[in-house]
Order: sequence, then C-alpha cells, then structure tokens
Amino acid sequence: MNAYLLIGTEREFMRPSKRDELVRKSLAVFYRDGFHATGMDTLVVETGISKTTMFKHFRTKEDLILAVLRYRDETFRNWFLRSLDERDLPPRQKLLAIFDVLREWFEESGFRGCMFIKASSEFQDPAHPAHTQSTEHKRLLLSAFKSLAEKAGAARPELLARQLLLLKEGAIVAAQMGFDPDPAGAAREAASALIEAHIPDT
Amino acid sequence: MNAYLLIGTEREFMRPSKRDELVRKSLAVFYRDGFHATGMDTLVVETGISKTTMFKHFRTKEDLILAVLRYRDETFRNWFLRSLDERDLPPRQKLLAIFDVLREWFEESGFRGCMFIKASSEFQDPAHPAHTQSTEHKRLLLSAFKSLAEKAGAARPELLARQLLLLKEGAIVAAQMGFDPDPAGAAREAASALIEAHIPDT
DNA sequence: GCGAATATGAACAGATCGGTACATATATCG
DNA sequence: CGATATATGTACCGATCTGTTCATATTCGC
Repeated sequence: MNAYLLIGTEREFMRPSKRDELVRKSLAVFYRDGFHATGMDTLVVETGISKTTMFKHFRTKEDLILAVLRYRDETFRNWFLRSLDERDLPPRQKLLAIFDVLREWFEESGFRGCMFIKASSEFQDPAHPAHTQSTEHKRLLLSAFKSLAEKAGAARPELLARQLLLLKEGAIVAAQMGFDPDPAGAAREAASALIEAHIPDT
Repeated sequence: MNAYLLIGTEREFMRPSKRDELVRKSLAVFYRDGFHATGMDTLVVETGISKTTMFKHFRTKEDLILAVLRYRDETFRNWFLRSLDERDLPPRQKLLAIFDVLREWFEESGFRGCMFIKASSEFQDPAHPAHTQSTEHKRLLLSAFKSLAEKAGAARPELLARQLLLLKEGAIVAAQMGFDPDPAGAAREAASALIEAHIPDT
C-alpha cells in the first residue's frame, strides 16, 4: 500500500503532495490578485512550481481554478463552522456568534473578501462551473445555518437562516469594500433583532 | 456658444456624443462579461466605435473603466433613489420600499449583480481608483439611507442605515449567485423587523 | 461649400496569454 | 543499485493583450 494515498485530500494521483502544494499556493495568489489578473507564469514564480508540473496535474488553468475553489470551500467551511462549534454556546447564542467569527475573519491580515463572491463576479455565466461551485458553497453554508436555526427553535428556520446569510454576505462585501467601519458589529446587532423576532425570548 | 456643451454630462470634449455612446455601450459589455475578460478589440466589435476613436477619448483602458464607473454611479443611484421617491410613501414605508425597488432590479433581464461589487472584486487593491470609486458609490447610498432613516424617526439612524445597506448588499450577492429564490423578499422581511426595533410603532 | 475637427480602417508593435515539446534532473520504490 | 515515476528548465507556439501609426473619410461650424 502506498503511503501517499493517505496524504492530503486528492486521491487521483500517486503523490498528491506537490499537487496540494500547488493548489494551496495558487489559492493565495488568486485570492490576492484575482483569477483573470493572474497568469500561469506568475503562478510559476509565486509558487516555485514548474509550469510543466502544473500542466501535468491540471490540463487547463480553469481546472486549477476549480480545484482551488473546491479546496477553499472545504477549508473555509470547516474553519467557519468549527469555530462556531468550539464556542460551545446554546443554539440561540450560536446564531449570534456567526458574526463574531466573521469579525475574526475580517481582521485577519490579507483579508480580501469572499473568494466565491469574487469567483462569481469574474465568471458571470451562471452555467460556468466556477459560478455553480460558488453557489454551492453558499448553499452549504445556508443549510448549516438552517440547522442551527432549527436547534434554536426558530418559528421559520429556513427564513431566519436566509436572512442571517444575507447579513453575512452584506457584511463581507462591506468589509471588502471598506464603506463600513464595523460591518460585523452592525450585522450582529441586526441579527440579534431578527432572532428576537423569530424566537420569542422565553 | 457651442450646443454640444449642453449634451450629456461630459464637458471636457467638444463633441461628447461619441464619448457618451462609447461609455454607455462599453458599460453594457463590461457589466455582462467583466473588466479583465473584455478586451479593447471586443469593445470595437460590440460598440461599433473604432479603436482609434476610443484611444482619442481615453488614454488607457483603465481611464475608460473609470468613466464607465462614474456613469454607472450616476445613473444607478439616480434611478434607485428616484424610484424610491416616486412611490410617495411615508418615510417609514420608504425604508421598506428599498427592497421593492431592489426586486424590480433583480427581475430585469440581463441582471448580473452590482457593477461596483464586481469592480472591487477585480481591482482588489484598496488604493486602486476603481476600488475607491466603488466604495464611494456605496457611501453615497449609505448617506441617502441615513437621511431616510432620520426622516423616519429612527433612534439610531446611522446604524439602521448601515444595517439596511448590509441587507441590500447581501441580497444583491444572493441574486447574483442564485442561492436564494427571493433575496429581496427575505431582506424586506428582515428590514421590517429591524425598522420595528428601531422605530417603535406609534 | 470650405476649413477644421473628428472618426475610420488596417496594419503594426511589444508584451503577455494559456499551453506544449523535449531533454535533463531528482526522488521514490523494490 | 536499478527501474520507474515525477519534477525541472528552457525554448517555443499561436493567439490575444493594450496601445500606436498614419493615411483616408466623414461630419461639423460657418
């Protein structure tokens, strides 16, 4: 049995370490500079991985981008939901904590907004795989929010989840563009009022 | 006196009609396909205006993009705020109507999200003029919302305006990506709860 | 209709785009 | 070690990128 099969998340190739390294490092560049604005030659310089190797792992730039988005979905969603979980709060408070985790993210150095909002902005055709993958990412978050809203005893958990997600996306855009000094705080207060309206305070 | 000076909004050139035509038609292409993904040769084909003329009016592609963004700010903000005004509602209802106007926009054929969110996604450097112009557009909307919130008698008009803007931006992202069947509706209901919390119901 | 301003078309420049060819080097496994 | 898989470097391909050149039309104010 090949030990490499156990490393990382990719199973299509025998030695995925280089591939994973490429995905991770490309993610950083795409996130910082954008998809169209980043050329393959830039990736060679920034990742230190040869162009030949890149095109051995991914047939096209688009394939690489899709792998980057898959990786981002996995890591970001894991990080976000686990951060929520680790706070070990009652469900109602957990809904609010969404916006505390969000603020943590906004305060990270190098924060540049949501990779999926940007992907859907650069690949606007709704049928484009980068677009559909981005939509799917948001659906998965929505579903997690809904399950939280149910546990919190919301009268209409689906609606509450959608509204909290709207607040979250709005806060991300505000943080990215910088037109609000504390979008996470404003969103948190709004969420509090919403939760109050959805879940009568015992 | 030159009659051309009265046409359109541009005053730097003697015959602004071609320039305005170029800006308007380029806007449509950039909006549909994105900034980086649209080349100048594509613009020649899609606008029917020669490349020579383009570069006589704008020294670089970036200059054209900035003019497009200025034009978009003007027309969109005018349209949005006038649509609100024309409804002739009491201030409190006007705040809610934000999301009715929003839904109208979402339902337009060819809707592809907010041009400024996309601009700030493609030009991520916060110091890039396309980015700062996008931020400014949102600030102007925020200011209009705040003035509405004041007229509606909100206890903290600035906060309410920021929250309504977050809902609006979130709804736009949701509409662009398509992960919510009725983002304007969900946002409207949320706004209703927020307004209720900010402005006690007589 | 005349002179001046403006618009056009096509060809071109140099850089960069995504992607390939191929020969060489390095690492891994038995 | 020896065999095999993987990674590298460089040079190259055709297409496309932003922007220019220049000679020719077209449109304008008067």
